Amino acid sequence: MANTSSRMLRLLSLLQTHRYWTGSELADRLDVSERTLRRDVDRLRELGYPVEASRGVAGGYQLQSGAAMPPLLVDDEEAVAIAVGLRTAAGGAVTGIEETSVRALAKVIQVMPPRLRRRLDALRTSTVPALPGNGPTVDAEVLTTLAQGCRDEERLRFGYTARDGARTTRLAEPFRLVPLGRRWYLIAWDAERHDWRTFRVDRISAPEPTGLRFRPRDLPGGDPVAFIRDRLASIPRPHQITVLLQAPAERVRAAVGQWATVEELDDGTSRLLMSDEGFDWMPLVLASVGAEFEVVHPPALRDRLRAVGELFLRSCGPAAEKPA
Amino acid sequence: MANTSSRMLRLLSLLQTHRYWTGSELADRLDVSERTLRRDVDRLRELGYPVEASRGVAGGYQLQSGAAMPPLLVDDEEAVAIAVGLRTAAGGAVTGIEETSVRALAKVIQVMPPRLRRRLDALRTSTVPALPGNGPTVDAEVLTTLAQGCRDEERLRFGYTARDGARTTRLAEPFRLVPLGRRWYLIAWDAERHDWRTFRVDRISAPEPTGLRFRPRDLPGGDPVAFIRDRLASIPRPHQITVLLQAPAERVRAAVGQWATVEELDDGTSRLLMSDEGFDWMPLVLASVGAEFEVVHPPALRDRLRAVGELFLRSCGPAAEKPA
DNA sequence: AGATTCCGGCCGATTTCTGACCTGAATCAG
DNA sequence: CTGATTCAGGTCAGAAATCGGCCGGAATCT
Repeated sequence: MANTSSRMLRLLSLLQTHRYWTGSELADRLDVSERTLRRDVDRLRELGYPVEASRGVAGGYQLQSGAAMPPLLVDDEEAVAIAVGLRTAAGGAVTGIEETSVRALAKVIQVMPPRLRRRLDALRTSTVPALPGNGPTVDAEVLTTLAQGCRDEERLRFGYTARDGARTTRLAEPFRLVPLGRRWYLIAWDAERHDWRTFRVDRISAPEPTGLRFRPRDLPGGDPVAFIRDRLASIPRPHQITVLLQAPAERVRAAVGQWATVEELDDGTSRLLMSDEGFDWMPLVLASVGAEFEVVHPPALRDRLRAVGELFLRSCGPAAEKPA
Repeated sequence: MANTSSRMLRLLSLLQTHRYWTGSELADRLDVSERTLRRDVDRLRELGYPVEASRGVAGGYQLQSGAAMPPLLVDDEEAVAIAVGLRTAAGGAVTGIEETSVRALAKVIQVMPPRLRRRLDALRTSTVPALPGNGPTVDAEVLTTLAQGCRDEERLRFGYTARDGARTTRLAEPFRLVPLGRRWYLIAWDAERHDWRTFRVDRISAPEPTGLRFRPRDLPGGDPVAFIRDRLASIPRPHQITVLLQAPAERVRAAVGQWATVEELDDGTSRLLMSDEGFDWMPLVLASVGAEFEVVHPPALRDRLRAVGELFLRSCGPAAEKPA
């Protein structure tokens, strides 16, 4: 415990929690002479973590941003917050960083003390409900287990519910986890069927590491995303949402955010394209745009919206009576 | 660079990225003899980071979860992912951990290399739009600056737009950042008005640290949350949403998630209470519950829903024609 | 039985670390 | 301007640690 390495870590930790420390304070905390503290600070600087110092009566040391990320020394609560944040990010709250989030999450979870993992579980409430009623959500625990499997090159056993509802048990060598659209897919080499397969993560249940490690095989084609797209293309697309709106694309985009593509047709009308998963969510979008629209593609959506409209009129009373 | 401390960090880093390493691999990476590696592993164990080793042909070292969080060694992408995750969590995507998230975010941001901060900015798109069109969003940058100010006990200067629209410039000693409802509030001692004030964070603009440190004063009453509630109580509440639904509370709760309180009235009907900020969002909730309802409180909401209903019926064609 | 891999004691040469002491320099208050 | 505060860093000598090499042991899998 009286180690130099541990002292450096403690120093780094102190510098991360509080912005200004005087030399004597730090030396006191670390239980060394001030001279040694100065040397420790120097060491940190040599390691590339710039510790800025200001002199004078209100001076002190302060950790600044450097060229590389320093080791993050977080307390329990912060660790939980980080894990929760990564979990929601992995759920697709922000597009583009899902995969990295899962990787980071796997890393954090693995070294997290059990008691914190329990606290994290307690906050399960919002696994991935970026939007309410938005179809099947992915279980964060499943996701991290799969991610660990990919990273550690460890065979996994898991249950899988096929498209037709048939449940099977798989033994597979996980290769990569790919977020596509609003879904997660696992590419893996099925060790029993001796072939590459893609699995929808929300259909995977109870994945368990077997402890058996494997040497990763080469994925045909090499590109995981292309691989998935390929497989997906061979499956009949259920339906795609297409809606025309009497509003500038700008306004529509502001309402739907990132979850759909919006094209400007001509001044004042725009076309909204979206995967079928946003089905439940369309009432909000259309209501918040508030412009006349026309449902082009899924007739079911038109029926649904009409039903919603009828419900609203029915429930809001016969007619508007404006009070003077 | 040939330091022991740095080597320990690198070892920790290696152990965090990849689950299994053989002793020789690690020794090779760290450029030391295997004997020394064993000693390093021992050192880590002594520091409380349990490195488990398995013997035999497929053996190796592996970092396990211990009693405390080890320093997190993250690469660039992971750092960005963590920051993004914390940002959304701070935005209230998950209730209960907002404050911790901001604290952690401030910590991460501070040590984050500038180039990563830029990448983070590039992902600004989704600052805090947990839900689209959900009222004023909080700027994450403002939030972290304020958090740093509180932590570092540093005076801040910022612009503030009062409720009546008047813009002023403030010089204040930030005391605490409190998430309440779906909003953030800053408690600070206004250095020019010589009194405690609460500021709504979404009305604060361009906060800047002045570099002047202060000794924090005692907040009257002591409890920040109570302090804010107190101040808020003296301000007329705009309106509160109350809706009765012909559906069991269970179902309603599933649709609104955490953003409202739902009470079971009797079997089959429930009451939904929500702050006025969810105004734009009610169409989604009511549509996804799909049950008859009655808007009790804000007449404006009833009008709005009726308008939406009319819009939907108008836009979805005159009447449903079911194809056989 | 043999191969692989972790474990840890022992030793001696080398390096590093530490505290004490001291001179400098920047910064700020009065 | 002066004095107080605080960081900066040189030098020195004794203490402590680090390191690699060597070795016998033990667990694990084929």
